[in-house]
Amino acid sequence: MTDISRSGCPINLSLEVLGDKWSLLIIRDMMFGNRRHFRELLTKSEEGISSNILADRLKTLLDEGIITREEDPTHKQKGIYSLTEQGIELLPVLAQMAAWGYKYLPVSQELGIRARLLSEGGPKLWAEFMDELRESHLGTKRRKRAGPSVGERLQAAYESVVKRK
Amino acid sequence: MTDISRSGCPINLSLEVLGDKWSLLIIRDMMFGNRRHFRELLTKSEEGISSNILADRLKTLLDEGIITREEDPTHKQKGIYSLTEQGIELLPVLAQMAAWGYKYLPVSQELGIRARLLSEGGPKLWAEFMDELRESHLGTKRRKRAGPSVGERLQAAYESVVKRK
DNA sequence: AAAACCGATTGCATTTTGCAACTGGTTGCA
DNA sequence: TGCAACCAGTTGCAAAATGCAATCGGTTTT
Repeated sequence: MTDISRSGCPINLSLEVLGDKWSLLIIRDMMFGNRRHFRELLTKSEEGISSNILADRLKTLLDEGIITREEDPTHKQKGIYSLTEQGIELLPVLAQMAAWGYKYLPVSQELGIRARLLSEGGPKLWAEFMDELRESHLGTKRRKRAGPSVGERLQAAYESVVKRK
Repeated sequence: MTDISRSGCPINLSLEVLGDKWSLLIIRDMMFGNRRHFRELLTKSEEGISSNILADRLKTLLDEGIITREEDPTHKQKGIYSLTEQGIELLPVLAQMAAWGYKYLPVSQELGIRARLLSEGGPKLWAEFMDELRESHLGTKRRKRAGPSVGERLQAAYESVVKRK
């Protein structure tokens, strides 16, 4: 890891950490796909990351404080990766990027539905989803809300599109 | 350029276009630094991009419809690069990324001030700035507003921090 | 006891990046 | 008119990052 940075610009510094083709996809899978183990991230992603790259990126994300790793008590070898608050707060970045991609790039129907809902929901929905992530990744208690969670709604929407095809 | 994409996910597709260490910095300089010529982008950026990388990225951004290039009527060799609507709408992505970097990374005081103002201003300020960009890059007419533009305010804030040091 | 699964690591080929020098042309100035 | 400075890139080459497939030592399942 290089310690020297090219400049103190916030965008540049962010790109030095996240500016590659995989890091944000890993975050995405942790957020929206609920992937928490190495194997899940490796095999259940659309894009097919290779194991050495995944290992390398997870290490960087750990070093940067964007994720944490703990042992799975039920399985000595499994590590559980979690988002930190810093990682959870990447949601707005991903949401904006998804909205832009949805608008301008050849997004598939089933993978676009989440972007659309997230975009339509706006910052208010993002905040609610981030609260849910705090619960599942940080163990934060939060008062129960009525009805399905944002995560569940996104998942349900995705599945209904898949089913319709 | 590879035409095949790894998946139809909007985030993935966006990253296939913008997921490197330089593309978004070029967009940033065009948006906030008002750089419109090759030389300006090459020499006036904080980070020091090299000319072959810059040429390559400009080509990609052209191909993707994020920027356009036209001849400068006053100077036969100079090309003028402009953001398209698609490029202008990357502002929210940059703004969120800047806000995240500002909060969590060792941002320098003078380069952080823009991120802070942009973050505090929120989507409303972004929309105003995007309107200004439409005027300067697309030639769109817009009704004159009172007082300094968003671009001018950001610039003034930056200069006042530099001066104070 | 064997097979399957776990999180990685290794070796190696390909691709991308980064640096420095350079190109062919244009413009500004003496 | 001639020459220096400037323009947008291009070229050659070394170094680093990426991608693939095979593998590793250990754990869990059957």
